[in-house]
Amino acid sequence: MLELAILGLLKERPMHGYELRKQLGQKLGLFWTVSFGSLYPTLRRLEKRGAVAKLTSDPQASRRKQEYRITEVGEREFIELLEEGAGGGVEQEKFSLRLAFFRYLRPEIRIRLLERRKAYLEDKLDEAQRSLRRARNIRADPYTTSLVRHGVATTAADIAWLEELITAERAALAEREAEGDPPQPPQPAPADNALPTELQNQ
Amino acid sequence: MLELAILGLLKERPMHGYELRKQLGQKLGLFWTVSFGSLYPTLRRLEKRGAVAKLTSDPQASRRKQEYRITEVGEREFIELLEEGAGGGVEQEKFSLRLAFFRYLRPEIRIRLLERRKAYLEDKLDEAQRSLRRARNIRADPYTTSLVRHGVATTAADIAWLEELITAERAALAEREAEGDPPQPPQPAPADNALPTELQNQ
DNA sequence: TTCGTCATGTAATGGGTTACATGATTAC
DNA sequence: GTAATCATGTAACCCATTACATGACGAA
Repeated sequence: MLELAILGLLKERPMHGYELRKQLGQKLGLFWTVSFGSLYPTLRRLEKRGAVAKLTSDPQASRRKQEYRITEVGEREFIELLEEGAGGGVEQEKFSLRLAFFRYLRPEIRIRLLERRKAYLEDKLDEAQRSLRRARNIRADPYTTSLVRHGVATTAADIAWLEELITAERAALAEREAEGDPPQPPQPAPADNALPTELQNQ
Repeated sequence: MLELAILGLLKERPMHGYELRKQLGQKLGLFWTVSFGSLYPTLRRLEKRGAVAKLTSDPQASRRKQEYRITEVGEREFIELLEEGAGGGVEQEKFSLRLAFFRYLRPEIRIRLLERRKAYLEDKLDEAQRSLRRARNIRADPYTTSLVRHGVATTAADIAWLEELITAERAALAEREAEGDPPQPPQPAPADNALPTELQNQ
């Protein structure tokens, strides 16, 4: 999780730990604030593994500002973590993190991840609705019931949102194929405009 | 977290570990599945602390079906955990868990917790909206932007829901005071009907 | 008699947190 | 010169997980 986030941020440009922490809170759709006690050890672990490397060639200023960059190894690890074989990582936060790096994935993979998340939410929705029917029979706690009811609405909205994303993605894919383009290179450059226009101002 | 859930469930009736696990998934508005590796050690910790106690007076059947009940000490700990001094536990899951045990709290406390959660979400909403304005200036990643936009909508809906709960709670409180009732006993019995009718079928 | 599920547990590990400690740099 | 914030790190802990192991009981 943290590793993926760090690698993804370092992919854009080299940074030092302190800066990474700030970026985590902002760039990736807010939500997250990591503690230093988590950040620095992770950074070191990644370095030892060879996924990131110190930028500073000069060993002068004792300690201050250790800039890191992502390595070749790190790039590969990043993609692996992002694509994540074996259905892991459909939960809210993990999925949001992935979405923040979607531009680095091929459209087919993007669609696969979106569908997987959708399926997961549909399961949850199902369970919630069953729970709601159950609650109607036995006289259940009204607070819990209200919570589940609200949860159903939220989940339904989430699913609708995912469907929009999937539709946009498919449209972009179909368009590209109609133009007879090759199956799309693994990394479509710094992105931004290489993305479905439906997304840009919705 | 787990401790609160266990104590809350044992408050209704004695149970053994395996059963607790199933209840966690159902009674508390779905969401949660604890692993045994977490459940049993927690149960033992609670026992050692005197918050729960084995029900079985007969030490016959070697191991099978260890039923636990909540003790006096446990009851007090439960309320403490639920009210949680010092603004902790406003996050989604913790709040949901609390809500599932709201019936054990005095209306004033309920309102306080609801307001606290609302304030937290308003902060988040604010931050998200600022992030969105920022994204309009710099050309931000469309996926992240879409995520934040969706997050704003979700959070707004959450706040609206909380406001409904607060309104219902205040109405019930005002009604009770108009009838000249005493400030309400700490635990209003097994509840269900002692609750604001606005909640019952919304 | 074998399979499913009920039932309890331990050990290793994961992935983060808080609290603490240190010190450089910048802004007033 | 002093306060804020930039910057890095360690140690102890928390709360959960997975994987593993054991075994009873009921139903086909």
